[in-house]
Amino acid sequence: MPKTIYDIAQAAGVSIATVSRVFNDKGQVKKSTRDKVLALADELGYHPQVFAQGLARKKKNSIMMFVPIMSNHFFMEILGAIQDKLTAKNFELNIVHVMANGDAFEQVEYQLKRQWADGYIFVSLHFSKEQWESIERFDVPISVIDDSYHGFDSVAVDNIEGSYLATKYFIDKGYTRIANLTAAASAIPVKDRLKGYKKALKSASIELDKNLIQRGDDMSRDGFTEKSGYEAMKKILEIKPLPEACICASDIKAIGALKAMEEKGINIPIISYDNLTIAKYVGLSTVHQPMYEMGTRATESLLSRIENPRLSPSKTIYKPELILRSSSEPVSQHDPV
Amino acid sequence: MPKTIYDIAQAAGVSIATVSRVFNDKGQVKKSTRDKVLALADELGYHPQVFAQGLARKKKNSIMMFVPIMSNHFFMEILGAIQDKLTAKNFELNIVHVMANGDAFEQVEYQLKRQWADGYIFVSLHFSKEQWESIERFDVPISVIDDSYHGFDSVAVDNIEGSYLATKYFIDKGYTRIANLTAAASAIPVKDRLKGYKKALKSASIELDKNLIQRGDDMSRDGFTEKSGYEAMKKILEIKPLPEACICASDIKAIGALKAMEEKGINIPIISYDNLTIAKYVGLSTVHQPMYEMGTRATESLLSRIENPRLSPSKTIYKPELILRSSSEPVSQHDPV
DNA sequence: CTGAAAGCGCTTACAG
DNA sequence: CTGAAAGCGCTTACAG
Repeated sequence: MPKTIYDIAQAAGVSIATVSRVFNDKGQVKKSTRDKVLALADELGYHPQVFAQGLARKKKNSIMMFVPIMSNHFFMEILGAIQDKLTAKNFELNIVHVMANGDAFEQVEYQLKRQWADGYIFVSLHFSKEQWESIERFDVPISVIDDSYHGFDSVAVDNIEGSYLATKYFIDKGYTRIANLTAAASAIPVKDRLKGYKKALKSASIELDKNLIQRGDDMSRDGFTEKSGYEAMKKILEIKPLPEACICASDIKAIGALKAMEEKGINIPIISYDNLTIAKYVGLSTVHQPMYEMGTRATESLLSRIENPRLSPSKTIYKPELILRSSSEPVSQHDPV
Repeated sequence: MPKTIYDIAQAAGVSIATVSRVFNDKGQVKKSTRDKVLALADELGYHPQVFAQGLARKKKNSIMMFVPIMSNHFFMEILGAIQDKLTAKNFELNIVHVMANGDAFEQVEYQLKRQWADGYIFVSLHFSKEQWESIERFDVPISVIDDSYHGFDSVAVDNIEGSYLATKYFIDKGYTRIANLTAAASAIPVKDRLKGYKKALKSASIELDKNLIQRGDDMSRDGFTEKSGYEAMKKILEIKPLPEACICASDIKAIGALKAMEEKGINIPIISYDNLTIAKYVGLSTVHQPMYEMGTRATESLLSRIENPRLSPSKTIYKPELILRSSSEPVSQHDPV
């Protein structure tokens, strides 16, 4: 039923080479021949098949992106940037959702083996040294976002700095008992955010109180859920005396924390992380990451590497920015002094 | 550099047919031969290429999913269901993000033409009659989620009913001036939700007041944004006398509306739509849709159709459910009677 | 259990 | 400007 290049060639009374040329805008084709082929193709509903093209050409003009979580704004912003860039360069994007219940490494490895794309973008995927090395052996263009490995181009944001900024803000306000709602300890960004917190405390000679660090029980999505924030904050609120302020590993998590505080009628100033759109509407002070730039940069270096595989890997680190809104204020809006 | 089936065949001293057989678990292969091939493949880093396989086989064992928006929970739940089902059946999923700034129809048509997959799932894609007909001509397995067309299998939720339920709830409370924060008029679900609202009013003999229906100015994402909710609610709050209650086209939109109310210090009971995770933490009363079931059902019918293309199209409509939380209460928690 | 060969639907030098 | 032919890397009857 589906038409092939042979059908069109025959109908147009030309060779398949000519049909191929008109579809690829390659080589010279007489205008009248070209028009005829195009008209026929349209009429018969023909278009070259990707799989045949992919095999015959050496290039697929497509890149594949792996993501573990795509329901958040962090990812959406990055995706938008990647698509904008790719569209401009006439590349296609294939998104593969790495399942939480499967082994991320295996899933990625499988696709690389099969040579799906000309290049790959890893978003928020965190592997062990051995795993990174094993991936490196595929010797295929890869850009890493939100993590880094010396063998690949990478873009990330300075998570230590972001968390440092938030903590420092509270320290400068004179607070010394600053809680921290953290997430899955295995994730690199989480580790770094914890480091920034500790660094800020240390620089102000404030002793670390481990009770003030809570992560909640729900560790789905690496602990970046409303539920885990709610749980963690509930624990914080049981501490006596109450902490004076709180930093949080993500906006979503902070939403849960806000709920816990509301239930108890307690209001501790809080600064979270991500600056999702919703943060503005909920009045969350938070740490902003330049996601669009990150996506653009990662795509650019991937595309360059596809052109020239011998480029040496680049590592780009962006600075985060503190966005202040009402949640970091000592009194709530509902309870003005 | 990358190895092919010929390299392995040669190294193992067998024909490429045999190598193919061991990778496909097809036909009989002596255990010793099989082990040898596998060991060699592992050593040399060989795996069949998708594009060559796709061409040689008639089947690709992959399905492609088109989505305009993937940052919301509605989509994530559906995605989860689809992946679960597909993994079980050993199919692969390719997600294509249909760009808001491009022509969705063109993008979809392009991929269908190229015959990327064995079947396609359209999520929240709303086309005109002519467009659907044109898509139908490809004669390829398609499942539609969140819309419907008689030529394809479809699953949707009864949006009229959902909105009716929400409106009815307020009517039963004795309210007659019920506002409606709606979204882009072009989207079918939006139209239906408007119908449900009108139906409820009519059944209670309440005259429709068009001023009470607002959609806001920001029409990105079909008007399902915090910003548009904020804008729409601001307009509602200027109406005198103030409406007694309000229904809203989505949770995200309601977040913006909540913000607008907070700024004015006014609190109108509100029921939104979607039941995102966040709704629970923000205390939003909302209309819940059985997303996981929808995803599962859509995938099942798609897979059945791939097996047997002659099945007649099915249309499944799910009933929504009203979830009551604090936002629909007449007084806010911050201001107890 | 295994191999030779045709075929999947394209692209791309090469020749003219 | 156009065609004949080789090749991309696999799968799959067909034969043995």
